[in-house]
This record gives sequence, C-alpha cells and structure tokens, in this order.
Amino acid sequence: MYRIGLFSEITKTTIKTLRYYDEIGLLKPTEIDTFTGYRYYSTDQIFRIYEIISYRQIGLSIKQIKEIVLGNKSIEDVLNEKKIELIDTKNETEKQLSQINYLLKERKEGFIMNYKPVVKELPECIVYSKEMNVKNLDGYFAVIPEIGEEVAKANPTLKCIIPDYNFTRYLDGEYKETDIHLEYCQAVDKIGKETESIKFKKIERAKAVCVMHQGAYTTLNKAYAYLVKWCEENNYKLSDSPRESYIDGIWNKDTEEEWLTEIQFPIESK
Amino acid sequence: MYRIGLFSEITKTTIKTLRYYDEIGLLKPTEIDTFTGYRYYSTDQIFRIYEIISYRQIGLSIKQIKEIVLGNKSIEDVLNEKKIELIDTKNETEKQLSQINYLLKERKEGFIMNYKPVVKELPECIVYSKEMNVKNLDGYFAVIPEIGEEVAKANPTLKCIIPDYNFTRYLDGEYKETDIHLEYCQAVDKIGKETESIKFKKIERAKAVCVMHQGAYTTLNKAYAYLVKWCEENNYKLSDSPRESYIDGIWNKDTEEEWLTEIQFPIESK
DNA sequence: ATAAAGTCTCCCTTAACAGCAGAGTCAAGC
DNA sequence: GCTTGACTCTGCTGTTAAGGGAGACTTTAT
Repeated sequence: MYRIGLFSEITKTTIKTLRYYDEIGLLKPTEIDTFTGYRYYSTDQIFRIYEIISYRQIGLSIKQIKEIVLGNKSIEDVLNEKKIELIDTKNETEKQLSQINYLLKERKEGFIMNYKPVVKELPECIVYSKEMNVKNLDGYFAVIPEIGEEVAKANPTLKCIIPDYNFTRYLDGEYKETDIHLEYCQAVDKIGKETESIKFKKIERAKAVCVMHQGAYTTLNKAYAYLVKWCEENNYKLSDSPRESYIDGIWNKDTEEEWLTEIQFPIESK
Repeated sequence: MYRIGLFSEITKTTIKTLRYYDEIGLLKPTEIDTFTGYRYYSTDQIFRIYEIISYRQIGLSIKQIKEIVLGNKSIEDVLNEKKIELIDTKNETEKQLSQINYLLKERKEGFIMNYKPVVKELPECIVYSKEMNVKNLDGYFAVIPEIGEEVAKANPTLKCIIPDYNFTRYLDGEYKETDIHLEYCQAVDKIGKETESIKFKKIERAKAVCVMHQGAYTTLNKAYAYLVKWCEENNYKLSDSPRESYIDGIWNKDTEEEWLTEIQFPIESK
C-alpha cells in the first residue's frame, strides 16, 4: 500500500488530481484511515489510474470516462462521440488559423485595414422590397422615403421591426458604378399588401461575414473589396447577394463622417 | 442611445456578455443612469463591440483582446502568440484523433486489447547497470539479486531511489527469444564505484509510451507487439531501447497472475 | 392604473484541477 | 522520549467566459 505522495510519483499524477478523482468518485483509494484520513493506494490502482490517464490523453472528459468506467455507455459510443467533437475542434482551429494568417499577411504587406470582420447569423425576416435599375447611387437614397410612404399608404398598420433593419441588395454579382441593378429592403412585422412595384417576401436566415463602415458612402467600395478578399483567403463562398445595411445616415447624423453602414456578405464554407 | 436589450439585438451579442464586458472594463456603456443603473450604448459602441467579437472569433482570450484594445501589446505580437497556441492545439487535436481512430479500428477488427497506453515523461535518473547476453530469460531473473549484492559490497552507502525503479533494456532492436542482448538497470541516489561488469550511468529524461502488464512474463510479448503497432499507427518513432520495469513480481507476490510490469517505449514524434 | 416587458444587482454553476492556510501525522535522528 | 522536517489532511479561493435564476425596480403600452 502506497501513501498518496509515492503513488503520485509512481503514476506521474499529481496529488491534487488523485484527491480530485477520489472526491468525484472516479478512483477511490483502496483504503482510507478512519482516524487520520490518509489515503492508501494498492498496486491494482496503478492499473485503474492508467486507464483514466489514457482516456484523458485522448481528450475524453471526466464525465465520459465515468460513463465508460461505470459501464453506462459502450467505449465505441463514447469514442465516436469524441471523434465528432475533435473534428469540430479541428475545423474551428483551422478557420481561426486561416484568419490569423490572413491578418498577419495583411500587416506584413502594409495593407492594414481597420475592418473587423465578424461572422454572425442573420435571422429570418419579412421585408417589403423594390427592385430597381439606377444610373448611379446619387438619386437612389432620395427615393427610399418615397417607397416608405407608398407602403404606408397601402398598409396603415404595418410596422418596421425593432431594431430597425433596412438594406440594399446589389444584384449584379459584380462591382459596378453605373447602371446598377439593386433592391431596397425594409424589414417589417408582417406580410402586407403589395403595390405594383413593391413586393413582400420572406428572407431566410443566413450566416454572413460583416464589417461596419464608418463615413461617406463614396468609400464603401473599400469595405466591399476587403470582404471579397477576406472570403477568398479564408475559403468562404458568397452564397447570396451582399447587403448594405444602414444604421446611421443623413436622417440622424449631420456629418458624413458619422454615418454608419454595415456590409453583410452571406456565406457558406467552400 | 440604445438600452442594453436593443443593443444586444443589433450586435447579436447576449445581454449577459455585454454586462460582463462592462464589469471587466472591456466595453463600458457610453452612459449609465446614476439612479436606475440602466446602461445606454451609442452607435459608436457597435464599432467597439464588433472589434471585440472579431477578435473573439479568431480565438483570442479576453486578456489578449484587452492588451490590444488598451494598446499594451501590438496586434502582431498577440496574433503571433495566438498562432503558436493554435498550432499546438491543432497538433494535439490531431494526435488525439489519430489515437481514437486507432482504438476504433482495433475494435472494429475485433482486436480488442485491454492495454491502456499512456504517454508520460520518464525523469532523468542515475542507475547502476550490467549488460549481458543470455540464452533465454529463465535464468536471468535469478541473477538480479546477485548484481544487487555485488554493488552493495562495493558501495555500502548507496541507496535505491524511492519509489523504486528497476528495469531491463532490450538492446537487440528486434524481438528475440534466445541469445538476448540486454541490460539490467537499477535507479540509485548517486554514482558509485564500478566493478568489472557493473557500470554507473545517467539516463536522460525521455518521453515514453507505457503500458502496464499484469500476469506472467510469458505473455509480455503481447504488450510489446501492442506498443510496436501503436507507435506505427500513431506516427511515433522509438527513440531508444524499450524498458521493462518491474513493479510487482515473485519477490512480493505469490501468484504469477498478480505480477505487474510496465513496458516503456521511449518515443519521439516522427 | 395596471400589466407586461425590460433591466438591475447578487449569487450560484460550469471543468479540472492548482495554490495556499492551518492543522494534524509519520519517520528518522538524537 | 523529543524534536525536526517531511508528508498529508480539509477547506477555501481562483481560473475562463460567460449562463441561469431570484427578487427588486423601471419603463412602456394599454
């Protein structure tokens, strides 16, 4: 019979760990002195602790090990479960590595952008929308309030969702400065009555990589360029038309520098 | 100014997280009502929280993000640091996956071994040793006590280390049943006086994959076979002669079934 | 005015131990 | 037999990055 210190040296396991395994019932010492509380381990226990360490080394959690040791689950089941976890972890790690390498590369090349791309889930929403072909964007923004008025006239009880979500989708599939095919969308609480040019539709949830752009719209193309490159380098594919969502603009901020726009690129992993 | 709930929906961040970032000083709301304690966020904060989320997505810890945001460390430094961490994680994950796949394969093929391989660090130690060529192992174990006596005679103050560590190294580099070239080693507390056949030496620390073997020595070859295969399948290379360390044996256990031996294969990653 | 929804602080929980304090125990040397 | 030093015990706190819930208070809508 070994006391805990010796047993810990033999098995190369810390005393803390042994006491912890005792506490959670994973490995009880063969004997505990009733008066002193000293733990005594026998050589059989070396076997048991080795089994546990072996499982810990392949990444199993204590919970999973308990399930195996207590016979509640078959080893295969637990291993397969863990395998899936590990594959997820690996994919996650590789994505992070790719993004970090991209950031480092950017900075090495002196191409330092202050865009902070964020991958997030865009929830499903109902929008009213109007598709248009415009010569250029100058006149476009003046049209938007008119669309709102037209919809309100046909649908007096319709409400925008809170927080507000309105955006432009660029439908050309490539960057254009003139003759732009686009669609204005405004998220609302329900499907309403359509007019000749204004249609209602449900937009499905989507994963998207997004950046915030601060400043005048003339520099938005930088944000687009950034996202296009980011997707390329990190192995994502655009799965839908990009959205340009307006947060702060001429309607609530005086100077162009304060305008805030979010560019959203719906994506799927390649 | 947005209240926390709205801000949380805009930024797709939970209220809990926002409060937590406030608490730890990573993102304080622009304004907090002194009477009600209500937090109010401005649109600028969207930028700030996006930066944080972006860094969280590439796996940076809150601590690392703080260092970047507070300007204590350059982004490059933190990214490079994280890159190393990620590469470690990736290697670790891949090793675990390899081991799990091996275990699953084993079981699929019905080749179920109860060996639980454990990779551990064998500490540096001083040993006295005797190299021998023996016909077979039958007579070998009887010789060991004699070696001990011979050393004790030449070195009266020499002591074995606690816990005891004595082992046989097989020097042939292949499995043999007869004419075996081997070396007996016993770890002691210091270098002593050598005799004609008994030498002292320091054995360097080494990483080794180990299994415990219970039972008679005649079945030890199964443990060897298991470790050889394990190394092959998990991409490890034997970096030194295997060791066979004796824990329980004829000297303290009556029946062969109780004997306990640890096989240690020093390894390096291929 | 009342009800519903939103927000506040405070405390507990997670995983797998590590570190420390203060008290008790064991073995060796004198 | 006594002292000293090494060992061990329990119990507490800390770690990460929040999540969950209780009970009190505030705001908004009807």
